[in-house]
Amino acid sequence: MCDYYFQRMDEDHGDLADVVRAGGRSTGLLSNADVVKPLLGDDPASWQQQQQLNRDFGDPFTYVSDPLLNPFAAYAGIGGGDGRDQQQLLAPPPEKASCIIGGTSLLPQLHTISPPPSSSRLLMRPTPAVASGEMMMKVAASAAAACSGGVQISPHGASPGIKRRKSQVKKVVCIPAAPAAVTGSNRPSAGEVVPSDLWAWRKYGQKPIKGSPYPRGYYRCSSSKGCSARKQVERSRTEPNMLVITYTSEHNHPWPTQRNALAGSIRSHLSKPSSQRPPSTAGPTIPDIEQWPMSPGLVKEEATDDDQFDYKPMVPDPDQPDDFFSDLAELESDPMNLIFSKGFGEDDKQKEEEEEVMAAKAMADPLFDMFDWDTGSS
DNA sequence: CGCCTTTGACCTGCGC
DNA sequence: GCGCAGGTCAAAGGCG
Ligand SMILES: [Zn+2]
Repeated sequence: MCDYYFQRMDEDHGDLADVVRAGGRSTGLLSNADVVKPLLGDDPASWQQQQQLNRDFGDPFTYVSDPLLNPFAAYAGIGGGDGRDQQQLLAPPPEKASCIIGGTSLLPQLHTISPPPSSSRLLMRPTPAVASGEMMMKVAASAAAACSGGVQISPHGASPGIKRRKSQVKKVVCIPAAPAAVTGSNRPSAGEVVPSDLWAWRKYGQKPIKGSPYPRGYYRCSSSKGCSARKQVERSRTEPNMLVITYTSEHNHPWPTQRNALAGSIRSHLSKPSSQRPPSTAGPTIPDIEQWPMSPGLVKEEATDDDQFDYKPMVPDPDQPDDFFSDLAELESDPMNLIFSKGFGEDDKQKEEEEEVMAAKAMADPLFDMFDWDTGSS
């Protein structure tokens, strides 16, 4: 099913439960315009432009090529978004399983399409490597939208009675997470298991959320000093297996080619030792590339007054070395292979996963093990 | 040594 | 204005 759920909302209120709920309540689908855009055709410029428009947060998964949307959209029937229940959105009933399958089968397509004809253009993007991921996200989103209105913009008044802070653009992503109970080592406060993202995040706070037994973690981008990108990670109350990541603000810098800057940042005290990382794929330059965050799922994008930012994340910094993109170019292929090799070749190593749940998820979500389940252990 | 997480205090938006 | 709840700060400690 759509593990990810993209939602665009107008405000942020209390818990994501609300968010989810809002999403479920099909207020207004992003109608074709935003999410389920019409096929842009093969005109690279065209779709690129589109994706630029879409560059919501400079998140890896944000950049998505629309052409993919259709294929996935075809798999409508995904995710029971029609239900106004979070539960449904997050964990669609079995019968919806078809969507899962659909998603899975689609991956190959992604693979195929991922390297757009205009690779050169791709290089212009900050996170070419992530492109595929974005696509998936988008796809998921579109799928969700198609079948459930997963992607939608909810105007004000989405959840009455809930406090909402000043509006801000937010993007909510729901991803499958190892069940807290099983994985989490059960540390109430620190049990969060967060799949790492390609960006470097530094946790700056955590708070218990009213209505949810799970705390919400606050992260800020640590790649760039001035970057205001932030994200909140929270476990769904009703679906402990689901992790809801809310992105706020976008990165004001290109995706870090290498993480040298964050020496200790991405701690590799990654929970799952083994199977996860084939030495071969993991490039020395991009140690964490394999921590690919995206896997198909529910993605919600929450927007507020203005979801448009002034700067373009993809615009290279003036001082950016000329070969910057070259690096990206290199990355382009690696991650791809990585991702797909992981995504599709997991059948074997997957077994090594100790939890059935994991296995199950992997089944449902081929990209599942692309996540780096990082135990938020302290 | 630098960066990260943890954690309680503080700040701020919002409803009453 | 008050209280609640979410969001952020910053000190303290840990890790590689
Ligand atoms: Zn950033």
